[in-house]
Amino acid sequence: MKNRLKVCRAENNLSQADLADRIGVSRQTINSIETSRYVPSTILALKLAHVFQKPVEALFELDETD
Amino acid sequence: MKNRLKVCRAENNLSQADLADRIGVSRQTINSIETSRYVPSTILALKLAHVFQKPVEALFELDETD
DNA sequence: TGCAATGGTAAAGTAAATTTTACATATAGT
DNA sequence: ACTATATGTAAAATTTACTTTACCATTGCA
Repeated sequence: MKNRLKVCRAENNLSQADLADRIGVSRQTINSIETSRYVPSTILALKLAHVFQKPVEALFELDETD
Repeated sequence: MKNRLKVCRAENNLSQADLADRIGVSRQTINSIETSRYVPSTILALKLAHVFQKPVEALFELDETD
């Protein structure tokens, strides 16, 4: 699964730590999602989409491996 | 988190087993998501959204507990 | 009445998400 | 040169997702 978190963070001028605080997870969780070390839960995806005011599909996209 | 899976299945006339087959998970996984026994991964949410041709937000919605 | 399909759920096991702590690196500002 | 900030990552621990097997109840149909 691809993600656009890093770009969205840049657009909103948020650090990984900022974003983590906003949605109540650790900084490493954000980093791990960004670097595709693991796939977030749907709750996290919805929270991230809410922060960036975009649909989940604008943040996460299935790829061939999924 | 609330979900509208059962209704969407009904609209598309799919059994839990049908839907499970379509996205490559067990029937119990679908049942457990529907009955909120656990929160699916973002990959599953995207796959479900794809099957029903709806945005993730039309299938899953954050509630107060999230 | 018997049977197939559907849905709910439980237990045990495996895989994966998430936290905490910790360390390393790069960069920018003082 | 020092400090602060941001990022990447690793290991261990804990929690949760997901699979497999299995059983029960309901409904509709032969």
